[in-house]
Amino acid sequence: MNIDINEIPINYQANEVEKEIYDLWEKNECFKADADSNKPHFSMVIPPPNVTGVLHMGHALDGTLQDILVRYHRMAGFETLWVPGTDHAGIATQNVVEKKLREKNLTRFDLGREKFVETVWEWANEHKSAILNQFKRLGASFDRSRERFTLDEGCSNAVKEVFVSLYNKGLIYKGAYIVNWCPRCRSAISDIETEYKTEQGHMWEICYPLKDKVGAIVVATTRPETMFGDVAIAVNPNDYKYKDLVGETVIIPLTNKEIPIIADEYVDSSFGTGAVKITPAHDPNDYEVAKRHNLKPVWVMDEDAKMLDIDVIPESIRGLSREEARKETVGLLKLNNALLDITDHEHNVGHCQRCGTTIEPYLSEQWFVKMKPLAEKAIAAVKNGELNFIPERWTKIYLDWMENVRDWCISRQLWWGHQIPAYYHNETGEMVVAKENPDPAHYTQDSDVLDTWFSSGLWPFSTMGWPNKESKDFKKFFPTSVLVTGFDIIFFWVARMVNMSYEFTGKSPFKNVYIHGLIRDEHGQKMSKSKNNTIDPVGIIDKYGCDALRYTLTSMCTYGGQDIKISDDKFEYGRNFANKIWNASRFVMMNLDGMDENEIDRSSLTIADKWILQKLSDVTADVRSNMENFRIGEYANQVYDFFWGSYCDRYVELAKIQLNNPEQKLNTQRVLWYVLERSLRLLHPIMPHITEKIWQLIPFKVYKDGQKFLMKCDFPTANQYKYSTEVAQMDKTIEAIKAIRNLRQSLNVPAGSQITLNIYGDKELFEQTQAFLKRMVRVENMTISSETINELPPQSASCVVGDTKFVVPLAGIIDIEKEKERQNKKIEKLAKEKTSLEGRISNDNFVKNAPKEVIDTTKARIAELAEQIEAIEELKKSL
RNA sequence: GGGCGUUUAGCUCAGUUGGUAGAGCGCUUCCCUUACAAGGAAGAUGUCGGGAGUUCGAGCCUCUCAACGCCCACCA
Repeated sequence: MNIDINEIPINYQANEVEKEIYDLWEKNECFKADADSNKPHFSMVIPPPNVTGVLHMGHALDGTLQDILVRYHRMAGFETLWVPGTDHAGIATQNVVEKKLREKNLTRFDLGREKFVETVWEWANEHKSAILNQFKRLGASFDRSRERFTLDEGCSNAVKEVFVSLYNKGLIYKGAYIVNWCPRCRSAISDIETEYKTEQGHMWEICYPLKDKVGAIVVATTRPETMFGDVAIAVNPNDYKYKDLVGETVIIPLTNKEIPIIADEYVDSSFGTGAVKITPAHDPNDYEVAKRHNLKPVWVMDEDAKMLDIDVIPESIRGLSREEARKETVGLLKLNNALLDITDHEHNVGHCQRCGTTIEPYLSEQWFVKMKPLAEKAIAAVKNGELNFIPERWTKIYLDWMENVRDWCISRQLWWGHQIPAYYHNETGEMVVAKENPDPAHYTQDSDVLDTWFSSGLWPFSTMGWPNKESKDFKKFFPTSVLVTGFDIIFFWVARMVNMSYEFTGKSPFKNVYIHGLIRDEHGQKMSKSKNNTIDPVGIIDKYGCDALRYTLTSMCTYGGQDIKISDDKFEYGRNFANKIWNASRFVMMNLDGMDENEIDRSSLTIADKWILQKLSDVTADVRSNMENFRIGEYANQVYDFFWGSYCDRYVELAKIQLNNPEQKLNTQRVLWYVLERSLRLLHPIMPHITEKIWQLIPFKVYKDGQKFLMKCDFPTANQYKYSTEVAQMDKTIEAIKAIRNLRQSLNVPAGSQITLNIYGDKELFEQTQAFLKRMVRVENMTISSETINELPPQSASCVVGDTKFVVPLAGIIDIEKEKERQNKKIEKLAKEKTSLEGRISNDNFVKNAPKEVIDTTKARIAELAEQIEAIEELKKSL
């Protein structure tokens, strides 16, 4: 073993190491999956980030958790594939490019469709690799050779295949319906892309005069500007107030248009005035009412939400925006004494998820997917266990949505995306839905594109080569094993993938959906650019290192998937841990001199050796079980506790003593290395770079299974040790060490001064561990006796651990009062516990009902406490 | 209107089947002990949101109240 420790810096240099190690993996194609492998498969597809996106903390968390799963399963013996890729992100990307154009005072219409799409492609290609390269900085071990894009040839082909098939099955239809219209995007958006916000508005009461009778009917509305599109006034059929008015005709104020008063169950007679204006072209409920009464809709706004230039609208209002039109309408109504009342009214208003613009419910011709038939299998999937949500509570959310799902508006009036494969005959208008244009000379393709989630809904199988069912990847890696994502896209994405996958492959696209929390800032606010509270993961990586980022994020993940609040300094936690790993490894490396390649000699293990081996085995078993159950945060914390708390703080310190013993040295080296090496494997999925780097530093590494890379080594399995006795003994020794250190510190025994320790009690054990005691508490002389002692020699301090008393003569140092105080405090503490336990044991019902083990442990503990208290009391007396 | 989540140490949060509370940061004291001061050692700190119930025993189960947050629905 020849390692020049001087070459290894004291502080872990994350940035240098991480780049070097990632390059090493890439160069050696370590992430490449083999579709011909005989090993069982583990596969995942990345939730494709927006092609023009920038890595944010959400990606960092999502990517880290995926990479942990991938690396774990790769080590655990699975043929593992993680497919990377990006999403063309229809509206989002188009918006970005349009914004760029606006800077040049251009709109997409100035460029025309073809040129515009070309510009977006350029933009996308330019940014395409950027975000995945940022994922590389996270250490993502995805297979770049299989990188995909939702708008690439394969995905586009899958989209066409699916669209045509659904259309032929009658599951896609075209029709005129009220949709959520974003006048800024100039497109329809789906229900779930509409976000409702409570807004303070007004309720206007407008008087509609009767045509043939004296009087009027008063209607309450929040949107007076739509009154020109009214086609009726509706009242509840059972409303006695209006019984006589049903069938009458009223005149829309400011116009001379006549509309009927109709009766419809939809109207709630207790709300407002009990009379509702019906505007079918601009309100979803009104549209339904109008349909029932065969009333033709009247549009009053165009696609930009500007008032139309039509006769029924007063001239001064034509061409105005919605907002201006409202003001103007209200003004005119006032002038004409048609406005009865204005009240404040809080109501929910829909906004475009992408740009925040107020949504206009708008009647237009769109394409829809019939969801009910698709939902059936998706509902069955979770009920029969083919699909699981982790944590389980998301199952209910998913089911509620699926069971009440409404048809999905999939057409978007955008240019960037998959153009709908429907073709219209230029003369007859006849429509053909097909993968290719039947006759480009005579047919023109539908100008709409598909909702971006349509193509991402196919992602788990379109990336595997589907619709080619002979594709090796599809056969080997589909269905995928786990999908990792945040709860915010369960409806947008997860649900759609399940729908589509069942319809086209007959299978659930993944076995498990692991839902993690969202990243928030330190105040619990969602991170957003507009709030200026984002933390840039790349900045964190630069400052603290990638493994530090990964460790901190992982350790904060709870099984329940709570949101995670972070601030910059939280990453010190991970960085410090990385440095601890680094330095513990340095220590081991500088002490491997003379070690051989033989296995640990089990026959000459010390108590300390057995203690750490048993703990390693236990933590290994726990880690495996936690990984199987998606308790990834717990896994992180357990390895941390083991490595830092048991290995570094205890075993390494004990090993230093053993290394000085020529008889123990070699085997201690073996144990030190063995435990470190296993720890590196345990840690690798979370902290891949540092662990791989250390592995690469040690020429010794190949002796186990000949793996060149740690990331390809087997994940450890628990051993079958039976060292519980030694663990208890070592724990007792550690407790003694702590008690004596406590004594030293509270009596202000100077660090330099040597002390003598007299031990009375468990001679057998403390003879074995005396070297540890001596060194760990800096004892000069030590006596060990199996006798007991009840009276202290003059000027001595003492402590009791289990059945053993430790006496330290401290002539000239000890402050008797202080020692008394210390002993009293200790007694008080023990007595408190004893009283509590005695209370329990004296309760007949407890004795009657509690399990025997509990009663026995309680009794034993009371006896132990009593003994200790007595022992301390005795010793205190002689102070 | 319906549903979900949260409430535990000064701060941020863990706490898997009910057995009497933990971590990190911060704080106090000591230590640059030949892996690590991004460190080591020893400590202090909690009527586990309020109330009631089940139980021998509740942070954990039931009910209820409160506060905060989120999702879905959307009566003009």
